[in-house]
Amino acid sequence: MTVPANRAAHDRIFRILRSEIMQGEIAPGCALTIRGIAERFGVSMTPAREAVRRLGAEGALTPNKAGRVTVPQLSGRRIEELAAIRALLEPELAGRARPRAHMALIKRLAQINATCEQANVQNDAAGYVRANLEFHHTLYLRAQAPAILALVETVWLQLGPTMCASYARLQGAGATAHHRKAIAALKTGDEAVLKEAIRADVTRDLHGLDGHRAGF
Amino acid sequence: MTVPANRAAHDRIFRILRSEIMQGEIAPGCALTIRGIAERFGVSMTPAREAVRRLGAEGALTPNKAGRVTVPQLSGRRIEELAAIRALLEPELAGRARPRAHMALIKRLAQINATCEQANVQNDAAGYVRANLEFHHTLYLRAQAPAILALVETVWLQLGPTMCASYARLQGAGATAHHRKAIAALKTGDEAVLKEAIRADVTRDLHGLDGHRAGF
DNA sequence: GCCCTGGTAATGTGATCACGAACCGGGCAT
DNA sequence: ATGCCCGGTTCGTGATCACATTACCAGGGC
Repeated sequence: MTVPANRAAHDRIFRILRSEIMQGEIAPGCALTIRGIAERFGVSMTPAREAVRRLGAEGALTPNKAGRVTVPQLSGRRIEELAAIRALLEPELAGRARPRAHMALIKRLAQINATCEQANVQNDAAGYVRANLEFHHTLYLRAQAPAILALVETVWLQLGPTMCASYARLQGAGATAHHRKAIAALKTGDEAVLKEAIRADVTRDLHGLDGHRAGF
Repeated sequence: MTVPANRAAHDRIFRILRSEIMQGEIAPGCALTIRGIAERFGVSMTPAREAVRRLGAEGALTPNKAGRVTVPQLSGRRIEELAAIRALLEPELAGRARPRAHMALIKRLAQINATCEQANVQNDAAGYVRANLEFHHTLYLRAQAPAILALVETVWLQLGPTMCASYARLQGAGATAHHRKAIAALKTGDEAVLKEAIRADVTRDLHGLDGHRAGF
């Protein structure tokens, strides 16, 4: 019973919840209960608690007043910070991926960007966020920099719910133009242009978010 | 019994272990057992397990083959990555702290740097690492950027054991010169010089580490 | 009508137990 | 002598139970 399918139950629950949070499937401010998670996955409280604990350590969940945990409602200041982190780390990842990027990867990125545009046309917020993350993730995997990528992913995890919830205000604003610019820079091998395209893409994503919740 | 001192037992254990790991008091490669931790702190397995889980989520502990956890032995490549992260994020924090740095803070930093030099003279590895971290932490606290600071601290957490273990090879190499340069830049308010001093300090710390363990 | 107070339900915390897997040792067969 | 098997020990995993704390709501007093 300890290892039913492939890995431990707490790890399975952690991965599922993490993916759901990163893709914005759980609204900000939504409170999660350990007993509720345990019941949903058909397990006891123990593995559910450990999954919640790990998510809390990554900043995906914030402790409430009474030990409860919720998907955090990010303040404008915090969003700006997270955007600054993305603007610093992601161009670095792109720069490291560039020398290793072959044609197959570039074609794959173009495909993902097409999915991205399609979701954008269909006003599919979750689909857009998912495809956008896949685009960046696919590129950064080539950087062979797991430590940096892990850090960036924790930032995505914190931004995911808010980005998805605020999708409306950034939709249609040339969402995929920066992606195309990055793909073009990959083809020509121009690292400076690539880094700038990624930086612009990242800050554009966040400009729509930053400020509109400045009060809290 | 639920709240012995001030907070939950698992949180207390987490904080103590995290501090010990960050300051290099636990050697890399050292394996920790949940039962051992529970026995050491006089609690049951449950809170010990949660503390280990949180530390694992922050990268302070890595899972072994059989689910056991150890303080990670960083590869040369990973050290280079973590150094790159520090070189990107810490100048940003210093730049944000500069406009808010008053004379009291600068004096405090000078005091901490004196402690740093003293530990360096006495070949006190743990003391040097601790004072060095306190120097950076004190400066970055003024940046009012908790999200970035939290990320940088997880990097310190991962680097702590290796930095402390490899202290010998970087001792005496003008360890505190960059600190003095940063303090001078704070006095004159020159942001570019401050950022460069921090960047040089961070990369200097890691140059001694990078490469000597490149094999693993 | 409003606020305070008491009780009940819900939830987190932690201990204990049972189970399974991995590691380590000695003993036996070849 | 060496390789293999088999037993015990150690440890992580997960379930269950007991307890403290907190939130929520209803009822009564001012």
